[in-house]
Amino acid sequence: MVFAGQGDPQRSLPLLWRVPSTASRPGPKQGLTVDEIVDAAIAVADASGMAALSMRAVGDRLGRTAMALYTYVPNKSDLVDLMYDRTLAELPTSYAFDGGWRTAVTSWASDLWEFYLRHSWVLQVSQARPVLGPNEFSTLETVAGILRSTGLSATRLRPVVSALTHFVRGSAQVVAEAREAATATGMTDDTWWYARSAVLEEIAPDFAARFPTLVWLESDGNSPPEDDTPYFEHKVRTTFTAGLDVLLDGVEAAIAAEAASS
Amino acid sequence: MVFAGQGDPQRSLPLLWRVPSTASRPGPKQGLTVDEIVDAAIAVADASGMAALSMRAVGDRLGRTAMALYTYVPNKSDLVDLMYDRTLAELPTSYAFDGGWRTAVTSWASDLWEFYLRHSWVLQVSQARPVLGPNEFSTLETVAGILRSTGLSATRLRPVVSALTHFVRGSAQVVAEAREAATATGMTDDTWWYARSAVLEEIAPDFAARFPTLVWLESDGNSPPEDDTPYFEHKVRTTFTAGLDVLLDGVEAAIAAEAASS
DNA sequence: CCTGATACTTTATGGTGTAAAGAGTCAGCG
DNA sequence: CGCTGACTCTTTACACCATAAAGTATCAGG
Repeated sequence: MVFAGQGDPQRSLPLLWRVPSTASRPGPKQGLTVDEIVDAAIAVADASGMAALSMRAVGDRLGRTAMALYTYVPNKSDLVDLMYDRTLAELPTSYAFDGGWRTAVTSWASDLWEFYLRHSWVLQVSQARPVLGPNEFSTLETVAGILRSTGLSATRLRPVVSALTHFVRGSAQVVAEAREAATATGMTDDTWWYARSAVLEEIAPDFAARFPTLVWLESDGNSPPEDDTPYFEHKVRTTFTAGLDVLLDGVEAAIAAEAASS
Repeated sequence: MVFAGQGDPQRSLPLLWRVPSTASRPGPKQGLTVDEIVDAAIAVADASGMAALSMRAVGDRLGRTAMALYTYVPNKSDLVDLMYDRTLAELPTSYAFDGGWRTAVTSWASDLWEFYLRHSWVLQVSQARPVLGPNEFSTLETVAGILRSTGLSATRLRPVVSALTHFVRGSAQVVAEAREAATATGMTDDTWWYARSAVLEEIAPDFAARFPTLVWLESDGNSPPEDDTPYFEHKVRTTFTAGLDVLLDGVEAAIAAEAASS
């Protein structure tokens, strides 16, 4: 986990909100811009993951040393903040309501899912002290805006947003980690599982007796992937869509309760 | 994120399942046991977080060098696996059904929540290639067992378990990260937020116009904490309980659909 | 033209996981 | 009994990390 929002707010927040610095300063001209550095850092993280994101790696990509970056950005944590907020700009900020709130939320969730898989390092940025950048607020405003149209009160809406966010994030994280593990170990999930289950059968011959529900759960109703998606990813994807529906049924109930209580 | 399940299954799985190694071997006696090492590692992680967990730190606690541990455990990743599964043993494996499945699931979720906060480093162990230890399976069996009693089919049950797990995990993670950030920076959340919001108002004076839903969401219906829990934690806690109810309403709908379709 | 702030590099510090090599210990065999 | 070789544990070493500190070159304002 990489911590965010650690820096001096007087310095990092203006960076995030791109408040232009007016002062004309002596000394050599800066050869780079903050955005160039942030883009390079995003490129590194996209290509090789958060673990490979080092000041050296970013500097190398720009023909500078690691230390050169410190004249643009206070420290690595603030750089991650900037990467995070810049990347979030990719997400749509409005959704059509033609099909009602439910389809709007579903496509929001699907967009977020794909976003997380496109930039899986984002999942490693801590949420506790959020990056208070403009795009962070924008994305929150977007979901909250859709759901507000259902007539839910603020008290009922907050947990809904929270549940939705955690669910999308958690589901995407599983896939992201699986992919990272696959490239890191050079082993697909299927071969990984195969090697494990063989040893497992040997070591825990009473498995079926000890964990009957798990065996039942696994044995039943698994549809194979239609395209060439790895089996594991396909399973998570299916579970994600179905789980989202369960959650939205819950939201439906909340809306009904709201209507009844007002 | 710390990756799990990376090791050679022939070596790490027997360790996890505590298959006794019978061979009597030459050379000096081992002065430690795997369990002692795992316990020391858990103590380090509990006290100082996953970031502070190093082979040197664990060795120091046992009066050994870092390298000495490698005769017990193949590598750090496998040590984390062992820590993970050993810690999971703390969780209850059965729940009373007196109040029906819903109260059982609620207290399961609450136990899991508290477990995550007690050992927040657990949240940084990757789920993609699960630690295939006995306790990992046990905890899964427990929830799945409760929910199976509702008559849900495997296809409908899988996404429910997934949604519940992700939600508890995600909610707990926010609190855990907040606490870690607080001790790391020596700054409570409240002072952190205060410092930020002051700068934010200055930098983004049009905030209310740009993010009306967020402002509405924040301004409405926040109950203050009764005890001395930090305000931020209290808010997450409240949202967690309410969100769980929304989710369980969704499960209720799934049960009804199951009954209708069979 | 000088002064001093700035951009960038070089070097250094204290940390990480773990490979490799060395020192001491002891079970089993001749 | 004494050797052999496997074993435990330590020491050293390597390649990395973020970043502090110091040095060098550059340029705006006085």
